[in-house]
Amino acid sequence: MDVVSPDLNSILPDEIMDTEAMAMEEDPPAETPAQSSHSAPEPAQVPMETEVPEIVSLCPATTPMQKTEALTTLTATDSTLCSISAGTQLVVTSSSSAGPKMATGTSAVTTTQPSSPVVGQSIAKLSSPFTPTSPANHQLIINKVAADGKSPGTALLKQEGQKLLVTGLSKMGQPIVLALPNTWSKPATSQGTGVDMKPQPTQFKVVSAGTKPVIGVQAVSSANQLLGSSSPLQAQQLKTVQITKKTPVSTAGPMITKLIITKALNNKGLTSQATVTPMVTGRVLTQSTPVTPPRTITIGETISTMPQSLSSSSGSKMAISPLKSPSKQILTVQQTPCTSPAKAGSSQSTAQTVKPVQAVAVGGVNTPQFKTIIPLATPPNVQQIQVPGSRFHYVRLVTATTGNTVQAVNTSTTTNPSTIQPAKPMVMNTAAVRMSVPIVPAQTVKQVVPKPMTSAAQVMSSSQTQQRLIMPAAPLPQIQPNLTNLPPGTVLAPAPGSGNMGYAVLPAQYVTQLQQSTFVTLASSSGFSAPSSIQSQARLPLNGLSPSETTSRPRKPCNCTKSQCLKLYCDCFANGEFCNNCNCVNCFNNLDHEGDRLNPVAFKPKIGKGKEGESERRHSKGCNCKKSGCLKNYCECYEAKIMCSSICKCVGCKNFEESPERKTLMHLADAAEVRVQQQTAAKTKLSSQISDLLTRTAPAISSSGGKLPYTFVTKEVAEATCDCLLEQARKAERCNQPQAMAERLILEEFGHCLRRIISSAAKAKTDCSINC
DNA sequence: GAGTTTGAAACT
DNA sequence: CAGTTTCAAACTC
Repeated sequence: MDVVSPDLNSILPDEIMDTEAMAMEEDPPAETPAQSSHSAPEPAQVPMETEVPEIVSLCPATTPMQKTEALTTLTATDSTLCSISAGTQLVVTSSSSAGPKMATGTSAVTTTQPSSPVVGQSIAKLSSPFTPTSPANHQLIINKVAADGKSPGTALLKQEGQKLLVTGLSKMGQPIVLALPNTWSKPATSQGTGVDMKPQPTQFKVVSAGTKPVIGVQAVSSANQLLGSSSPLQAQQLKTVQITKKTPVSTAGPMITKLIITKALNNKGLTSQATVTPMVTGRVLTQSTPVTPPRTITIGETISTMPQSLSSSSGSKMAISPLKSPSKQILTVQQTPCTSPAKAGSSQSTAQTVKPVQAVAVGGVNTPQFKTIIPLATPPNVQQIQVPGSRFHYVRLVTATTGNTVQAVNTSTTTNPSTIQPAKPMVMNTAAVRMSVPIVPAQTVKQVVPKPMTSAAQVMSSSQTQQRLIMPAAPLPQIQPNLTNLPPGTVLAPAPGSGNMGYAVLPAQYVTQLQQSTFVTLASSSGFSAPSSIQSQARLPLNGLSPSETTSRPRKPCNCTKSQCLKLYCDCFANGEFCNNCNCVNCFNNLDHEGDRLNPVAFKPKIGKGKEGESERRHSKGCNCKKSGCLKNYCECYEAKIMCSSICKCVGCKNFEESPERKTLMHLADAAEVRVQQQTAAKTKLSSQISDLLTRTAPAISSSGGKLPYTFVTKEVAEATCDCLLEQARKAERCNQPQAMAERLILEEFGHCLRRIISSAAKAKTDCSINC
């Protein structure tokens, strides 16, 4: 059985099979890895984009439904093909067999050419039957396959922005983070690293050759579908630009990291303009020391799709978004330091621990630059996977056991157990994450038995106890919905005979909670360095909304009664989410009725990119308000915090740039927000002060300081003191003492009581010091 | 919380 | 495409 039948190419959606772009752009032979300037044909008109600002996307400037293929290394003997979202399939292949040509103990790094052994192997692997014993070099392929409905399983995939976040492990346990921009479509200008940024549908492959510490990231033109073909020629057909990095250093073993991008992504939906120039491509942002080298290679370009001076001074309606500029695409790859590709072949690299690093890529031409911070500090046991079209982040919970020779979670070689690191995240974030997903309390995960897999189903050969991301090993329509529509908190139990591994698929919102609480119990390895990683990730600006805007607005539960939550009336359904903790009646928006949830149109984002000359964000259809003046949440434009555009059919619209009403509302809203922030800050400060006070006043007994514990003034002590004082008052009264004398007696008694309290405290302190 | 208003979605 | 109905959220009281 083949991993993917060759005919899958024929059913690839346009977003993937952007043959137009591909035709325009002849695949450069691998001999020109660093080739950069391929102008992709740019659509005259930009289609409405997905939900706005996508931070990171694999596919450049593609339409919201950009198809992305990611190939990452995984576990040895793992072969998995998994359809992740509409038209997206994850193909995970990996084998423990070392690449024959890469197998030398010392890494000879090779600047891999498309026809080079590495690529050839990769292709061979892909074409090879999808079996656990596949000789493939630890490869994980995320292959996007048809979303046109021809592939039954892919029909479910939501077309809203590609949200693909793939985490994998390099063999060396090095976290590799790939964040490919959504708008990354411009002909890449290879800079230094020689990354070819070609706008085309792509497969991204992160290849780790068997025992060789070679990690390759390849973007393979979808036209050159590797799957189903074993011909080495295809390798040559790849437009490949490779970044071969080798970390000179350690004895642990040579480490070569190659970034191969053979084809840029689909440029559909790209609003590339003549004035737009590619921004940064293949730039190495940071390089660290060889010892702990978090290396960040940013491959990305920020393309200005819109003139920024669109705001008209006239009173006419202008679709100018008052919001922040959407983020631009960024590809960030953490790698081990590499002195130079030329030296790569001779130096050795070590298994390196990548420190949590924030890769900040700032780019942009003609537009305000938008910074995207991609936190890389993910607990080694958590691998994040974001499924395109899905608004959930999925994480793989890995019980990594260092030292094991065969680590399913570790890519690359199995020959050197000592080099195996706990699971490190490799993240491919391909699209915006809708931050409006409800941050619900951690709930008990539901144990379900995964649907039976076909012969192509993944095979986990490891006998270790691991929790791993479940990935269909074949384009299994019946499994795909599970991946794309799994409700939050779903845990897929291992199938019978698959060992004692568990499969956990969790929305990202649970990750933080897991990190803070239960996750600790799930993770066996140390290295919880950055609980903020995922949180930070969640802070990535999405949909044009600031992190605070997105995170602070969890989705409200719906109250649908008649629509069965299967129509766009249902906000949950409209956002591609399962109903969770809703008040709906007769809800079908759940896993049990996933078949009924098929409604590709439903998931078409309402907010997308506008045409040239208009705001970058606008309603795809325009509103039709008549009475609200588009200044209430009835208006979808206003609700989305965007201004009405020319396509709106609203009457009496006041939601435009120069509208005084809108300005007033915005001003009020800002003022309210400021108040909220101030209140929050005040509360925080007060809480901090209280905490500090308690800390300082609490158990001073054990301390060497002279403070006495306030806890000595217990209720009983206070009552006794009061009794004493009252008694003095009564005594003065009985003796007909004047009030002044009575007060004096009371005060003296109070002083006496106080001295006794202090004395008792001091005595207790002394006793404690002696006894302790 | 009930009732009203509103506009998108669905339907014809 | 236009008009109508249905629906659920937003809003008001």
